[in-house]
Amino acid sequence: MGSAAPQGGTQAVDRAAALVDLVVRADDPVSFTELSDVTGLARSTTSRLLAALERTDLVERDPSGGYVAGPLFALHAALHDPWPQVARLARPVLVEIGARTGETVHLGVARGETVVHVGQVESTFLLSARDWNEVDVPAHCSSLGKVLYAFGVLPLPSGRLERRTDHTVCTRDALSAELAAIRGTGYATAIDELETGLSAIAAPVAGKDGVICAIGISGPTARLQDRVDHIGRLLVEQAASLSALLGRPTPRAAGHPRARHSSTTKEGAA
Amino acid sequence: MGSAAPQGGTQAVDRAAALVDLVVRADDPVSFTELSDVTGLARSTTSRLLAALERTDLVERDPSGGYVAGPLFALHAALHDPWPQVARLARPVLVEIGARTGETVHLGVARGETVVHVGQVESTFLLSARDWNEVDVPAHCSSLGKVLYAFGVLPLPSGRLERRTDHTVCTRDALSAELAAIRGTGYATAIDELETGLSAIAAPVAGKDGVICAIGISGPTARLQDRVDHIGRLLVEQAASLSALLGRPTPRAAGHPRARHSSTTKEGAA
DNA sequence: GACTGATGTTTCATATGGTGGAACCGACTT
DNA sequence: AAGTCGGTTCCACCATATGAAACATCAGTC
Repeated sequence: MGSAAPQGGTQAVDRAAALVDLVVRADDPVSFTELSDVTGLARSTTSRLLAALERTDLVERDPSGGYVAGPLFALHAALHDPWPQVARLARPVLVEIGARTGETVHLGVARGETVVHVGQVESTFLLSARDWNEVDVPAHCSSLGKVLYAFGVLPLPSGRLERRTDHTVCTRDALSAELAAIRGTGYATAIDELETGLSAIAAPVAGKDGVICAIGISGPTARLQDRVDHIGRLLVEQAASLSALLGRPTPRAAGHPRARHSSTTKEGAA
Repeated sequence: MGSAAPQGGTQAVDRAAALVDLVVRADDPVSFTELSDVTGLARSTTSRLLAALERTDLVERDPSGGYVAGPLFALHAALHDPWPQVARLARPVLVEIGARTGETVHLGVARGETVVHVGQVESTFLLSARDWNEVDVPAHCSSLGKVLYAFGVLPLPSGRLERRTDHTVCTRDALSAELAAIRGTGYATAIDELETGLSAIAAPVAGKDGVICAIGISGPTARLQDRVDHIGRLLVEQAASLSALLGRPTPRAAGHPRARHSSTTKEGAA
Protein backbone atom coordinates (compact mmCIF):
# COMPACT_ATOMS: atom_id res chain seq x y z
CA MET A 1 0.00 0.00 0.00
CA GLY A 2 2.89 2.33 -0.74
CA SER A 3 2.23 5.20 -3.07
CA ALA A 4 1.94 3.21 -6.27
CA ALA A 5 0.43 -0.25 -6.07
CA PRO A 6 2.70 -2.76 -7.79
CA GLN A 7 0.01 -3.47 -10.37
CA GLY A 8 -0.11 -6.81 -12.06
CA GLY A 9 1.92 -6.60 -15.21
CA THR A 10 0.90 -3.61 -17.27
CA GLN A 11 3.46 -0.94 -16.69
CA ALA A 12 3.47 0.48 -20.18
CA VAL A 13 -0.28 0.75 -20.43
CA ASP A 14 -0.58 2.21 -16.97
CA ARG A 15 1.96 4.84 -17.77
CA ALA A 16 0.35 5.68 -21.06
CA ALA A 17 -3.00 5.93 -19.34
CA ALA A 18 -1.53 8.28 -16.77
CA LEU A 19 -0.38 10.53 -19.58
CA VAL A 20 -3.81 10.50 -21.18
CA ASP A 21 -5.37 11.24 -17.85
CA LEU A 22 -3.18 14.26 -17.28
CA VAL A 23 -3.80 15.60 -20.74
CA VAL A 24 -7.55 15.17 -20.59
CA ARG A 25 -7.97 16.69 -17.16
CA ALA A 26 -5.89 19.71 -17.97
CA ASP A 27 -7.98 22.12 -19.92
CA ASP A 28 -5.17 23.74 -21.76
CA PRO A 29 -2.40 22.07 -23.69
CA VAL A 30 0.22 20.28 -21.62
CA SER A 31 3.84 20.47 -22.63
CA PHE A 32 5.99 17.45 -23.15
CA THR A 33 8.29 18.44 -20.34
CA GLU A 34 5.46 18.91 -17.91
CA LEU A 35 4.17 15.46 -18.70
CA SER A 36 7.57 13.98 -18.35
CA ASP A 37 8.14 15.73 -15.04
CA VAL A 38 4.78 15.06 -13.46
CA THR A 39 4.74 11.39 -14.33
CA GLY A 40 8.40 11.02 -13.51
CA LEU A 41 9.01 9.05 -16.68
CA ALA A 42 12.27 9.16 -18.58
CA ARG A 43 12.09 11.59 -21.47
CA SER A 44 12.65 8.84 -23.94
CA THR A 45 9.83 6.78 -22.52
CA THR A 46 7.51 9.73 -22.46
CA SER A 47 8.33 10.47 -26.04
CA ARG A 48 7.67 6.92 -27.17
CA LEU A 49 4.42 6.62 -25.27
CA LEU A 50 3.11 9.94 -26.46
CA ALA A 51 3.96 9.06 -30.02
CA ALA A 52 1.95 5.88 -29.64
CA LEU A 53 -0.97 7.72 -28.08
CA GLU A 54 -0.95 10.27 -30.80
CA ARG A 55 -0.87 7.61 -33.49
CA THR A 56 -3.91 6.05 -31.90
CA ASP A 57 -5.87 9.30 -31.59
CA LEU A 58 -5.94 9.37 -27.83
CA VAL A 59 -3.98 12.57 -27.69
CA GLU A 60 -3.21 15.24 -30.22
CA ARG A 61 -0.72 18.06 -30.48
CA ASP A 62 -2.07 21.49 -30.75
CA PRO A 63 -0.44 23.98 -33.11
CA SER A 64 1.79 25.25 -30.32
CA GLY A 65 3.16 21.77 -29.69
CA GLY A 66 1.34 21.05 -26.44
CA TYR A 67 -0.69 17.92 -25.98
CA VAL A 68 -4.48 17.97 -25.81
CA ALA A 69 -7.17 15.33 -25.68
CA GLY A 70 -7.24 13.51 -28.99
CA PRO A 71 -9.84 13.01 -31.70
CA LEU A 72 -11.25 9.98 -29.94
CA PHE A 73 -12.31 12.19 -27.08
CA ALA A 74 -13.70 14.73 -29.51
CA LEU A 75 -15.66 11.99 -31.21
CA HIS A 76 -17.09 10.79 -27.96
CA ALA A 77 -18.02 14.30 -26.91
CA ALA A 78 -19.50 15.00 -30.32
CA LEU A 79 -21.81 12.04 -30.09
CA HIS A 80 -22.93 12.28 -26.48
CA ASP A 81 -24.80 15.02 -24.73
CA PRO A 82 -22.88 16.46 -21.83
CA TRP A 83 -25.55 16.24 -19.15
CA PRO A 84 -26.02 12.51 -19.17
CA GLN A 85 -22.27 12.29 -18.80
CA VAL A 86 -22.34 14.58 -15.82
CA ALA A 87 -25.11 12.42 -14.44
CA ARG A 88 -22.95 9.35 -14.90
CA LEU A 89 -20.09 10.92 -13.03
CA ALA A 90 -22.40 12.15 -10.33
CA ARG A 91 -24.07 8.81 -9.78
CA PRO A 92 -21.78 7.63 -6.99
CA VAL A 93 -22.31 10.87 -5.12
CA LEU A 94 -26.07 10.70 -5.53
CA VAL A 95 -26.05 7.13 -4.33
CA GLU A 96 -24.01 8.13 -1.30
CA ILE A 97 -26.47 10.86 -0.46
CA GLY A 98 -29.34 8.47 -0.96
CA ALA A 99 -27.76 6.01 1.39
CA ARG A 100 -27.13 8.62 4.07
CA THR A 101 -30.52 10.30 3.92
CA GLY A 102 -32.84 7.63 2.62
CA GLU A 103 -34.51 10.27 0.49
CA THR A 104 -34.83 10.65 -3.24
CA VAL A 105 -31.80 12.42 -4.67
CA HIS A 106 -31.79 14.70 -7.71
CA LEU A 107 -29.34 16.27 -10.08
CA GLY A 108 -30.74 19.35 -11.75
CA VAL A 109 -29.47 21.61 -14.49
CA ALA A 110 -30.70 24.76 -16.15
CA ARG A 111 -32.25 24.39 -19.55
CA GLY A 112 -33.63 27.55 -21.01
CA GLU A 113 -35.59 29.18 -18.24
CA THR A 114 -36.31 26.14 -16.14
CA VAL A 115 -34.69 23.35 -14.18
CA VAL A 116 -34.60 19.87 -15.56
CA HIS A 117 -33.63 16.80 -13.63
CA VAL A 118 -30.98 14.77 -15.39
CA GLY A 119 -30.23 12.23 -12.72
CA GLN A 120 -32.04 10.71 -9.81
CA VAL A 121 -31.60 8.05 -7.16
CA GLU A 122 -34.69 6.58 -5.56
CA SER A 123 -35.69 6.93 -1.98
CA THR A 124 -35.53 3.88 0.21
CA PHE A 125 -38.88 4.85 1.68
CA LEU A 126 -42.16 3.88 0.16
CA LEU A 127 -43.53 7.39 0.24
CA SER A 128 -41.42 9.43 -2.10
CA ALA A 129 -41.47 11.70 -5.08
CA ARG A 130 -42.10 10.50 -8.59
CA ASP A 131 -39.44 10.26 -11.25
CA TRP A 132 -38.68 13.86 -12.14
CA ASN A 133 -36.22 13.07 -14.87
CA GLU A 134 -36.69 15.42 -17.79
CA VAL A 135 -39.75 16.97 -16.16
CA ASP A 136 -39.36 20.65 -15.60
CA VAL A 137 -40.81 22.41 -12.64
CA PRO A 138 -41.12 26.13 -11.87
CA ALA A 139 -37.70 27.03 -10.59
CA HIS A 140 -38.80 29.49 -7.92
CA CYS A 141 -40.50 26.76 -5.91
CA SER A 142 -37.81 24.15 -6.32
CA SER A 143 -34.73 23.98 -4.16
CA LEU A 144 -32.63 23.08 -7.18
CA GLY A 145 -34.10 26.00 -9.06
CA LYS A 146 -33.33 28.40 -6.25
CA VAL A 147 -29.73 27.25 -6.17
CA LEU A 148 -29.40 27.80 -9.87
CA TYR A 149 -30.96 31.24 -9.55
CA ALA A 150 -28.73 32.11 -6.63
CA PHE A 151 -25.54 31.30 -8.47
CA GLY A 152 -26.51 32.88 -11.72
CA VAL A 153 -26.87 29.69 -13.69
CA LEU A 154 -30.52 30.29 -14.40
CA PRO A 155 -31.60 33.78 -15.50
CA LEU A 156 -33.85 35.41 -12.94
CA PRO A 157 -37.50 34.90 -13.82
CA SER A 158 -39.06 37.70 -15.77
CA GLY A 159 -42.72 36.81 -15.70
CA ARG A 160 -45.00 36.43 -12.73
CA LEU A 161 -44.06 33.91 -10.08
CA GLU A 162 -46.70 31.24 -10.05
CA ARG A 163 -48.23 30.54 -6.63
CA ARG A 164 -48.27 26.75 -6.24
CA THR A 165 -49.05 26.63 -2.52
CA ASP A 166 -49.43 29.30 0.12
CA HIS A 167 -45.80 28.85 1.04
CA THR A 168 -44.58 29.58 -2.45
CA VAL A 169 -42.29 32.59 -2.73
CA CYS A 170 -44.23 34.85 -5.06
CA THR A 171 -42.68 38.25 -4.87
CA ARG A 172 -39.52 39.26 -6.57
CA ASP A 173 -38.20 40.88 -3.41
CA ALA A 174 -38.79 37.85 -1.25
CA LEU A 175 -37.08 35.74 -3.86
CA SER A 176 -33.97 37.84 -4.13
CA ALA A 177 -33.70 38.04 -0.37
CA GLU A 178 -33.85 34.29 -0.21
CA LEU A 179 -31.26 33.92 -2.96
CA ALA A 180 -28.88 36.05 -0.94
CA ALA A 181 -29.50 33.84 2.07
CA ILE A 182 -28.75 30.79 -0.04
CA ARG A 183 -25.43 32.23 -1.14
CA GLY A 184 -24.75 32.67 2.54
CA THR A 185 -25.60 29.24 3.89
CA GLY A 186 -24.56 27.38 0.77
CA TYR A 187 -27.78 25.46 0.35
CA ALA A 188 -31.39 26.13 -0.59
CA THR A 189 -34.65 24.78 0.74
CA ALA A 190 -38.18 24.62 -0.60
CA ILE A 191 -40.61 23.58 2.09
CA ASP A 192 -44.19 22.99 1.00
CA GLU A 193 -43.56 25.49 -1.76
CA LEU A 194 -44.12 23.32 -4.80
CA GLU A 195 -46.71 21.06 -3.29
CA THR A 196 -48.02 20.91 0.25
CA GLY A 197 -46.20 18.26 2.25
CA LEU A 198 -43.28 18.11 -0.18
CA SER A 199 -39.91 19.52 0.82
CA ALA A 200 -36.58 19.73 -0.88
CA ILE A 201 -33.04 20.85 -0.11
CA ALA A 202 -30.26 21.50 -2.61
CA ALA A 203 -26.68 22.66 -3.02
CA PRO A 204 -24.64 23.94 -5.98
CA VAL A 205 -22.05 21.93 -7.90
CA ALA A 206 -19.23 23.71 -9.65
CA GLY A 207 -17.43 22.73 -12.82
CA LYS A 208 -14.26 24.31 -14.05
CA ASP A 209 -15.98 27.65 -14.61
CA GLY A 210 -18.21 28.07 -11.58
CA VAL A 211 -21.56 26.57 -10.71
CA ILE A 212 -23.04 24.39 -13.42
CA CYS A 213 -25.73 22.33 -11.76
CA ALA A 214 -27.22 21.40 -8.42
CA ILE A 215 -27.82 18.32 -6.36
CA GLY A 216 -30.56 17.93 -3.82
CA ILE A 217 -33.01 15.68 -2.13
CA SER A 218 -36.76 15.76 -1.80
CA GLY A 219 -39.25 14.01 0.39
CA PRO A 220 -42.21 14.46 2.70
CA THR A 221 -41.97 17.56 4.87
CA ALA A 222 -42.82 15.41 7.85
CA ARG A 223 -39.63 13.43 7.44
CA LEU A 224 -37.39 16.33 6.52
CA GLN A 225 -38.36 19.28 8.66
CA ASP A 226 -36.13 18.35 11.60
CA ARG A 227 -33.11 17.49 9.50
CA VAL A 228 -32.95 20.46 7.17
CA ASP A 229 -29.67 21.86 8.36
CA HIS A 230 -28.06 18.48 8.78
CA ILE A 231 -28.99 17.45 5.26
CA GLY A 232 -28.07 20.86 3.94
CA ARG A 233 -24.55 20.45 5.23
CA LEU A 234 -24.35 16.95 3.88
CA LEU A 235 -25.36 18.21 0.45
CA VAL A 236 -22.82 21.01 0.54
CA GLU A 237 -20.11 18.56 1.44
CA GLN A 238 -21.06 16.05 -1.22
CA ALA A 239 -21.50 18.77 -3.79
CA ALA A 240 -17.98 19.89 -3.05
CA SER A 241 -16.61 16.45 -3.70
CA LEU A 242 -18.48 16.28 -6.96
CA SER A 243 -17.18 19.71 -7.87
CA ALA A 244 -13.69 18.47 -7.24
CA LEU A 245 -14.31 15.57 -9.59
CA LEU A 246 -15.49 17.90 -12.33
CA GLY A 247 -12.97 20.60 -11.69
CA ARG A 248 -9.26 21.01 -11.85
CA PRO A 249 -6.68 18.24 -12.21
CA THR A 250 -4.82 17.57 -8.94
CA PRO A 251 -5.78 13.91 -8.55
CA ARG A 252 -2.75 11.66 -8.46
CA ALA A 253 0.34 13.82 -8.44
CA ALA A 254 -0.53 15.66 -5.27
CA GLY A 255 2.19 15.18 -2.70
CA HIS A 256 4.87 13.00 -4.25
CA PRO A 257 8.16 14.84 -4.42
CA ARG A 258 8.74 12.14 -6.98
CA ALA A 259 12.34 13.01 -7.49
CA ARG A 260 13.39 9.86 -9.27
CA HIS A 261 17.13 10.00 -9.25
CA SER A 262 19.09 8.04 -11.79
CA SER A 263 17.59 4.58 -11.91
CA THR A 264 15.21 4.47 -8.99
CA THR A 265 12.42 2.86 -10.96
CA LYS A 266 11.35 0.16 -8.65
CA GLU A 267 9.46 1.39 -5.60
CA GLY A 268 10.76 -1.20 -3.23
CA ALA A 269 7.80 -3.54 -3.59
CA ALA A 270 7.76 -6.59 -5.81
CA MET B 1 5.24 -3.83 -44.81
CA GLY B 2 2.37 -6.18 -44.28
CA SER B 3 -1.00 -4.94 -43.18
CA ALA B 4 0.03 -3.62 -39.78
CA ALA B 5 3.06 -1.37 -39.70
CA PRO B 6 5.75 -2.80 -37.43
CA GLN B 7 5.42 0.16 -35.08
CA GLY B 8 8.39 1.30 -33.11
CA GLY B 9 8.29 -0.42 -29.77
CA THR B 10 4.91 0.08 -28.22
CA GLN B 11 3.00 -3.10 -28.76
CA ALA B 12 1.17 -3.08 -25.46
CA VAL B 13 0.05 0.51 -25.70
CA ASP B 14 -1.00 0.12 -29.30
CA ARG B 15 -3.08 -2.87 -28.44
CA ALA B 16 -4.65 -1.19 -25.46
CA ALA B 17 -5.43 1.84 -27.58
CA ALA B 18 -7.07 -0.38 -30.17
CA LEU B 19 -9.33 -1.74 -27.46
CA VAL B 20 -10.26 1.73 -26.29
CA ASP B 21 -10.92 2.76 -29.82
CA LEU B 22 -13.30 -0.11 -30.42
CA VAL B 23 -15.13 0.51 -27.19
CA VAL B 24 -15.54 4.22 -27.71
CA ARG B 25 -16.71 3.97 -31.30
CA ALA B 26 -19.27 1.33 -30.54
CA ASP B 27 -22.29 2.99 -29.08
CA ASP B 28 -23.46 0.04 -27.10
CA PRO B 29 -21.44 -2.08 -24.70
CA VAL B 30 -18.89 -4.38 -26.27
CA SER B 31 -18.37 -7.83 -24.86
CA PHE B 32 -15.04 -9.18 -23.81
CA THR B 33 -15.17 -11.91 -26.39
CA GLU B 34 -15.97 -9.52 -29.18
CA LEU B 35 -13.00 -7.37 -28.25
CA SER B 36 -10.76 -10.35 -28.05
CA ASP B 37 -11.93 -11.63 -31.41
CA VAL B 38 -11.85 -8.38 -33.32
CA THR B 39 -8.41 -7.41 -32.13
CA GLY B 40 -7.11 -10.94 -32.50
CA LEU B 41 -5.44 -10.78 -29.10
CA ALA B 42 -5.07 -13.76 -26.83
CA ARG B 43 -7.81 -13.86 -24.24
CA SER B 44 -5.31 -13.54 -21.46
CA THR B 45 -3.77 -10.48 -23.01
CA THR B 46 -7.14 -8.93 -23.63
CA SER B 47 -8.11 -9.52 -20.05
CA ARG B 48 -4.95 -7.97 -18.67
CA LEU B 49 -5.16 -4.94 -20.91
CA LEU B 50 -8.80 -4.33 -20.20
CA ALA B 51 -8.19 -4.63 -16.50
CA ALA B 52 -5.52 -1.96 -16.80
CA LEU B 53 -7.76 0.29 -18.88
CA GLU B 54 -10.56 -0.09 -16.42
CA ARG B 55 -8.29 0.72 -13.50
CA THR B 56 -7.25 3.87 -15.29
CA ASP B 57 -10.79 4.98 -16.12
CA LEU B 58 -10.42 4.69 -19.84
CA VAL B 59 -13.08 2.03 -20.06
CA GLU B 60 -15.77 0.91 -17.70
CA ARG B 61 -17.98 -2.13 -17.40
CA ASP B 62 -21.64 -1.59 -17.61
CA PRO B 63 -23.96 -3.53 -15.31
CA SER B 64 -24.38 -6.22 -17.95
CA GLY B 65 -20.64 -6.83 -18.09
CA GLY B 66 -19.96 -5.19 -21.44
CA TYR B 67 -17.33 -2.53 -21.84
CA VAL B 68 -18.18 1.10 -22.46
CA ALA B 69 -16.20 4.32 -22.66
CA GLY B 70 -14.84 5.09 -19.21
CA PRO B 71 -15.24 7.98 -16.81
CA LEU B 72 -12.42 9.88 -18.42
CA PHE B 73 -14.47 10.15 -21.57
CA ALA B 74 -17.50 11.13 -19.55
CA LEU B 75 -15.46 13.81 -17.85
CA HIS B 76 -14.24 15.17 -21.13
CA ALA B 77 -17.75 15.18 -22.59
CA ALA B 78 -19.12 16.77 -19.42
CA LEU B 79 -16.70 19.66 -19.65
CA HIS B 80 -16.78 20.37 -23.35
CA ASP B 81 -19.66 21.39 -25.54
CA PRO B 82 -20.29 18.95 -28.33
CA TRP B 83 -20.37 21.36 -31.25
CA PRO B 84 -16.84 22.66 -30.95
CA GLN B 85 -15.78 19.03 -30.87
CA VAL B 86 -17.69 18.32 -34.04
CA ALA B 87 -16.05 21.37 -35.51
CA ARG B 88 -12.63 20.01 -34.55
CA LEU B 89 -13.34 16.72 -36.23
CA ALA B 90 -14.75 18.46 -39.27
CA ARG B 91 -11.81 20.80 -39.69
CA PRO B 92 -9.85 18.60 -42.10
CA VAL B 93 -12.90 18.23 -44.30
CA LEU B 94 -13.58 21.94 -44.28
CA VAL B 95 -9.99 22.62 -45.15
CA GLU B 96 -10.19 20.17 -48.01
CA ILE B 97 -13.29 21.87 -49.36
CA GLY B 98 -11.63 25.24 -48.95
CA ALA B 99 -8.65 24.05 -50.90
CA ARG B 100 -10.76 22.63 -53.71
CA THR B 101 -13.14 25.58 -54.08
CA GLY B 102 -11.18 28.53 -52.79
CA GLU B 103 -14.34 29.74 -51.10
CA THR B 104 -15.17 30.27 -47.46
CA VAL B 105 -16.41 27.06 -45.89
CA HIS B 106 -18.95 26.80 -43.07
CA LEU B 107 -20.20 24.26 -40.60
CA GLY B 108 -23.68 25.08 -39.36
CA VAL B 109 -25.89 23.56 -36.71
CA ALA B 110 -29.38 24.19 -35.46
CA ARG B 111 -29.72 26.07 -32.23
CA GLY B 112 -33.23 26.82 -31.19
CA GLU B 113 -34.94 28.15 -34.28
CA THR B 114 -31.91 29.33 -36.19
CA VAL B 115 -28.66 28.22 -37.72
CA VAL B 116 -25.42 29.02 -36.04
CA HIS B 117 -22.01 28.63 -37.58
CA VAL B 118 -19.67 26.65 -35.38
CA GLY B 119 -16.76 26.25 -37.73
CA GLN B 120 -15.34 28.12 -40.66
CA VAL B 121 -12.39 28.07 -43.01
CA GLU B 122 -11.46 31.26 -44.80
CA SER B 123 -11.62 31.86 -48.49
CA THR B 124 -8.39 32.21 -50.36
CA PHE B 125 -9.90 35.13 -52.25
CA LEU B 126 -9.82 38.65 -51.01
CA LEU B 127 -13.51 39.20 -51.53
CA SER B 128 -15.26 36.90 -49.14
CA ALA B 129 -17.82 36.69 -46.39
CA ARG B 130 -17.18 37.88 -42.89
CA ASP B 131 -16.66 35.56 -39.95
CA TRP B 132 -20.08 34.11 -39.31
CA ASN B 133 -19.09 32.09 -36.27
CA GLU B 134 -21.79 32.28 -33.64
CA VAL B 135 -23.75 34.75 -35.71
CA ASP B 136 -27.18 33.50 -36.52
CA VAL B 137 -28.87 34.25 -39.80
CA PRO B 138 -32.47 33.66 -40.90
CA ALA B 139 -32.49 30.02 -41.89
CA HIS B 140 -34.81 30.33 -44.85
CA CYS B 141 -32.33 32.42 -46.77
CA SER B 142 -29.26 30.42 -45.88
CA SER B 143 -28.20 27.28 -47.70
CA LEU B 144 -27.19 25.68 -44.40
CA GLY B 145 -30.55 26.61 -42.94
CA LYS B 146 -32.42 25.10 -45.85
CA VAL B 147 -30.52 21.86 -45.47
CA LEU B 148 -31.38 21.72 -41.78
CA TYR B 149 -35.02 22.45 -42.57
CA ALA B 150 -35.08 19.84 -45.30
CA PHE B 151 -33.79 17.08 -43.08
CA GLY B 152 -35.90 17.92 -40.08
CA VAL B 153 -33.07 19.17 -37.90
CA LEU B 154 -34.51 22.63 -37.65
CA PRO B 155 -38.24 22.99 -36.97
CA LEU B 156 -40.03 24.60 -39.87
CA PRO B 157 -40.41 28.35 -39.32
CA SER B 158 -43.67 29.40 -37.78
CA GLY B 159 -43.56 33.18 -38.15
CA ARG B 160 -43.40 35.22 -41.32
CA LEU B 161 -40.47 34.64 -43.63
CA GLU B 162 -38.45 37.80 -43.71
CA ARG B 163 -37.74 39.15 -47.20
CA ARG B 164 -34.05 39.99 -47.27
CA THR B 165 -33.69 40.48 -51.03
CA ASP B 166 -36.05 40.04 -53.90
CA HIS B 167 -34.75 36.52 -54.41
CA THR B 168 -35.59 35.47 -50.89
CA VAL B 169 -38.04 32.59 -50.63
CA CYS B 170 -40.87 34.16 -48.70
CA THR B 171 -43.83 31.87 -49.01
CA ARG B 172 -44.31 28.71 -47.07
CA ASP B 173 -45.27 26.82 -50.22
CA ALA B 174 -42.25 27.89 -52.17
CA LEU B 175 -40.09 26.92 -49.22
CA SER B 176 -41.48 23.43 -48.80
CA ALA B 177 -41.23 22.83 -52.54
CA GLU B 178 -37.60 23.80 -52.38
CA LEU B 179 -36.98 21.60 -49.37
CA ALA B 180 -38.34 18.62 -51.29
CA ALA B 181 -36.01 19.47 -54.15
CA ILE B 182 -33.10 19.61 -51.73
CA ARG B 183 -33.90 16.16 -50.41
CA GLY B 184 -33.79 15.08 -54.04
CA THR B 185 -30.50 16.59 -55.16
CA GLY B 186 -28.80 16.24 -51.80
CA TYR B 187 -27.66 19.82 -51.56
CA ALA B 188 -29.19 23.26 -51.07
CA THR B 189 -28.45 26.61 -52.62
CA ALA B 190 -29.18 30.19 -51.65
CA ILE B 191 -28.42 32.56 -54.46
CA ASP B 192 -28.72 36.24 -53.71
CA GLU B 193 -31.30 35.32 -51.11
CA LEU B 194 -29.66 36.61 -47.98
CA GLU B 195 -27.87 39.50 -49.55
CA THR B 196 -27.62 40.50 -53.16
CA GLY B 197 -24.45 39.16 -54.73
CA LEU B 198 -23.92 36.55 -52.01
CA SER B 199 -24.46 32.90 -52.78
CA ALA B 200 -24.12 29.74 -50.78
CA ILE B 201 -24.37 25.98 -51.27
CA ALA B 202 -24.67 23.36 -48.55
CA ALA B 203 -25.06 19.65 -47.85
CA PRO B 204 -26.18 17.62 -44.82
CA VAL B 205 -23.89 15.73 -42.47
CA ALA B 206 -25.19 12.73 -40.59
CA GLY B 207 -24.20 11.48 -37.17
CA LYS B 208 -25.18 8.15 -35.74
CA ASP B 209 -28.85 9.13 -35.66
CA GLY B 210 -29.42 10.93 -38.92
CA VAL B 211 -28.59 14.44 -40.04
CA ILE B 212 -27.08 16.60 -37.33
CA CYS B 213 -25.48 19.54 -39.08
CA ALA B 214 -24.55 20.92 -42.46
CA ILE B 215 -21.45 22.00 -44.29
CA GLY B 216 -21.40 24.54 -47.06
CA ILE B 217 -19.54 27.29 -48.80
CA SER B 218 -20.40 30.87 -49.54
CA GLY B 219 -19.01 33.50 -51.83
CA PRO B 220 -19.84 36.08 -54.44
CA THR B 221 -22.55 34.99 -56.84
CA ALA B 222 -20.32 36.07 -59.69
CA ARG B 223 -17.75 33.44 -58.78
CA LEU B 224 -20.19 30.70 -57.91
CA GLN B 225 -23.03 30.80 -60.39
CA ASP B 226 -21.34 28.61 -62.98
CA ARG B 227 -20.09 26.04 -60.51
CA VAL B 228 -23.19 25.41 -58.45
CA ASP B 229 -23.70 21.80 -59.38
CA HIS B 230 -20.04 20.96 -59.35
CA ILE B 231 -19.62 22.38 -55.87
CA GLY B 232 -22.88 20.82 -54.76
CA ARG B 233 -21.59 17.39 -55.64
CA LEU B 234 -18.29 18.08 -53.95
CA LEU B 235 -20.09 19.07 -50.79
CA VAL B 236 -22.25 15.98 -50.85
CA GLU B 237 -19.20 13.80 -51.24
CA GLN B 238 -17.24 15.51 -48.48
CA ALA B 239 -20.26 15.56 -46.22
CA ALA B 240 -20.51 11.82 -46.67
CA SER B 241 -16.94 11.31 -45.58
CA LEU B 242 -17.53 13.46 -42.53
CA SER B 243 -20.67 11.50 -41.79
CA ALA B 244 -18.64 8.33 -41.92
CA LEU B 245 -16.22 9.78 -39.42
CA LEU B 246 -19.02 10.63 -37.04
CA GLY B 247 -20.96 7.47 -37.61
CA ARG B 248 -20.48 3.80 -37.04
CA PRO B 249 -17.28 1.97 -36.06
CA THR B 250 -15.67 -0.16 -38.79
CA PRO B 251 -12.31 1.57 -39.03
CA ARG B 252 -9.20 -0.56 -38.50
CA ALA B 253 -10.05 -4.23 -38.18
CA ALA B 254 -11.40 -4.61 -41.67
CA GLY B 255 -9.63 -7.37 -43.52
CA HIS B 256 -7.02 -9.00 -41.30
CA PRO B 257 -7.70 -12.65 -40.77
CA ARG B 258 -5.09 -12.06 -38.12
CA ALA B 259 -4.80 -15.68 -37.13
CA ARG B 260 -1.74 -15.47 -34.94
CA HIS B 261 -0.66 -19.06 -34.56
CA SER B 262 1.58 -20.08 -31.71
CA SER B 263 4.32 -17.48 -31.49
CA THR B 264 4.11 -15.66 -34.80
CA THR B 265 4.42 -12.27 -33.23
CA LYS B 266 7.02 -10.69 -35.43
CA GLU B 267 5.74 -9.61 -38.81
CA GLY B 268 8.93 -10.24 -40.72
CA ALA B 269 10.30 -6.70 -40.86
CA ALA B 270 12.71 -5.16 -38.37
C1' DG C 1 26.94 32.97 -37.99
C1' DA C 2 29.05 30.37 -34.44
C1' DC C 3 27.82 29.68 -28.94
C1' DT C 4 24.42 28.17 -25.48
C1' DG C 5 20.48 26.34 -23.27
C1' DA C 6 16.15 24.32 -23.35
C1' DT C 7 13.23 21.00 -25.44
C1' DG C 8 12.37 16.70 -27.97
C1' DT C 9 13.77 12.43 -30.48
C1' DT C 10 16.51 8.34 -31.78
C1' DT C 11 19.71 4.75 -30.72
C1' DC C 12 20.98 0.68 -28.45
C1' DA C 13 22.40 -2.94 -24.95
C1' DT C 14 19.93 -4.79 -21.31
C1' DA C 15 16.62 -7.13 -18.13
C1' DT C 16 12.11 -6.10 -17.09
C1' DG C 17 7.73 -6.48 -18.15
C1' DG C 18 4.46 -8.43 -21.41
C1' DT C 19 3.05 -12.60 -23.72
C1' DG C 20 0.10 -16.65 -24.83
C1' DG C 21 -0.95 -21.51 -23.75
C1' DA C 22 -2.98 -24.01 -20.47
C1' DA C 23 -5.08 -24.61 -16.13
C1' DC C 24 -8.67 -22.78 -13.52
C1' DC C 25 -13.10 -20.82 -12.04
C1' DG C 26 -18.08 -19.79 -11.79
C1' DA C 27 -22.38 -19.50 -14.01
C1' DC C 28 -25.68 -21.55 -17.05
C1' DT C 29 -27.48 -25.64 -19.89
C1' DT C 30 -28.59 -30.16 -20.72
C1' DA D 1 -23.41 -34.57 -12.95
C1' DA D 2 -21.22 -33.58 -16.90
C1' DG D 3 -20.59 -30.14 -20.50
C1' DT D 4 -20.12 -25.33 -22.47
C1' DC D 5 -19.46 -20.66 -22.40
C1' DG D 6 -17.11 -16.35 -20.78
C1' DG D 7 -13.48 -14.75 -18.36
C1' DT D 8 -9.32 -14.71 -15.11
C1' DT D 9 -4.94 -16.34 -13.15
C1' DC D 10 -0.46 -18.83 -13.58
C1' DC D 11 3.89 -19.21 -15.27
C1' DA D 12 8.16 -20.07 -18.18
C1' DC D 13 10.02 -17.70 -21.91
C1' DC D 14 11.80 -14.14 -24.60
C1' DA D 15 10.14 -10.22 -27.18
C1' DT D 16 9.37 -5.79 -25.73
C1' DA D 17 9.74 -1.70 -23.19
C1' DT D 18 13.19 0.72 -20.79
C1' DG D 19 16.55 4.68 -19.70
C1' DA D 20 21.27 6.76 -20.44
C1' DA D 21 23.35 8.97 -23.49
C1' DA D 22 24.06 10.63 -28.03
C1' DC D 23 21.76 13.22 -31.36
C1' DA D 24 18.59 16.76 -33.45
C1' DT D 25 16.16 21.32 -33.39
C1' DC D 26 15.13 25.61 -32.40
C1' DA D 27 15.40 30.36 -30.07
C1' DG D 28 17.85 33.51 -28.34
C1' DT D 29 22.59 36.01 -27.78
C1' DC D 30 26.67 37.97 -28.63
